[in-house]
Amino acid sequence: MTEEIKVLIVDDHQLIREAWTAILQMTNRIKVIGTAETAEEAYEICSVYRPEVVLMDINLKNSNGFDATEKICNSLPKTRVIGLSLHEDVALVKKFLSKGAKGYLSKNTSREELVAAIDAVMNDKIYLAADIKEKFINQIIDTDKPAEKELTNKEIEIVTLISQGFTSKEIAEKIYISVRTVETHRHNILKKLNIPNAAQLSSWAKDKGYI
Amino acid sequence: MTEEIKVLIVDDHQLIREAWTAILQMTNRIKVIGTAETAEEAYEICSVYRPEVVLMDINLKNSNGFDATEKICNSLPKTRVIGLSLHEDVALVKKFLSKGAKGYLSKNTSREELVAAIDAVMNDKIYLAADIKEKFINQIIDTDKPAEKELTNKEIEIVTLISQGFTSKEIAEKIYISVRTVETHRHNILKKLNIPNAAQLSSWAKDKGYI
DNA sequence: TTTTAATTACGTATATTTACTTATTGTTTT
DNA sequence: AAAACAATAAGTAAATATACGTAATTAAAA
Repeated sequence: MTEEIKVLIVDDHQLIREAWTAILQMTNRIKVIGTAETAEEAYEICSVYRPEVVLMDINLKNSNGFDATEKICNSLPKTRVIGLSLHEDVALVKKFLSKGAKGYLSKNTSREELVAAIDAVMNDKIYLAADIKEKFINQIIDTDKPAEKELTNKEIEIVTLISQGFTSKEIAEKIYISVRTVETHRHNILKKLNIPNAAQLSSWAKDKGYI
Repeated sequence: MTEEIKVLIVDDHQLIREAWTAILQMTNRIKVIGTAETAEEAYEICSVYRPEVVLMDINLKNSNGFDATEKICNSLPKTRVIGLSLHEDVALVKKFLSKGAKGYLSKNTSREELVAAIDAVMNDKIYLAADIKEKFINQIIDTDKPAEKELTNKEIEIVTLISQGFTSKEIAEKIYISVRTVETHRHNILKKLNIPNAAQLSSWAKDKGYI
């Protein structure tokens, strides 16, 4: 147990990377072997330096934390990826864990909890932040609101376009389907999510990290 | 110069507060006298402990960094407030500085720059992050796109409502004006910002921190 | 292999948004 | 006092979005 745990930090903001590094270095058992700015960079570093734990921000600007997580977990199964995000959304967390991640923390967690999470995944446990766990439980208890329906891939694609302000006609031209099809998807999406219009959908999509 | 600079950190995420504290404590001259989670708390601490510098996240969840900044700068003019935000938006920075802030940093800045900024404001200088400065200059150079027009208070109020997905009718009822007036405002807003529809407006408003 | 889910598409109807113009009132600036 | 701006309101017209129903094709699952 005297060996150091090798950690890689992935975030697209320099100040955050330095800050994470600083608070992890306070624990002697943990060694930050590097930081990455993008998903691609993260994968490169992982394949060379083989960190034991990766702290990954989901909201990477140009790339996307989900794909990077999937790639890392598939090709380097010994690497435990812990997600870190502002969004405490149950569906998002589920999706992230399904990609192979071993933990999920919100930015409301404390330094102690961050270290505890790293220890947990090192012992091959799944670690979820307390507030995330609570949301999972609440969702199970809330039988009033049925679990939010999952969107299909096509629907997600269209959600992001609608949310960016494209009209149905523009979307149809862009992805080569009929305007009527776009309208159908649009209708189904709003119905599934129980959202009344595009403006609110846009707000929702931003919260979920779809744009 | 041997005296410590007293700093207060304001952010609504615990992990960020701890991280900021950690990287500032690495510099001996700087002493983090406390952290605050909300705008109100920040003001309370300021009026009691009189920090010399306040590091303020603009995107506070429940309260709003602008009002807190204004209040602190007005009643405690010796306090230098430095803004920290993910949004590198020229208009937002201008607004923030007009409230009395002495500096503005994006989360892309390095630890060295953070310390440099604190030193600068301690010497009664205004400090802007390099990338923010660049955007200021670009805006001046870009004569093609004229500077983004400022919204009036009423327009901002309506922007936030539209962006949350309220229809014109709902907004009219909510703020006791005619539907036609809301529609006029709506039209003027989209024209001013050169934005084609409510969905994109919503996205814009989120980026600016209006919702 | 039958069933289910996802993607595609159209029809009809209503509601809402967007474009553009005009105009009154009150406030602030010059 | 005149000019400029902010907030209010309304008119017409066209474009889009939203509600709801139906249905064919394809891929995946049971």
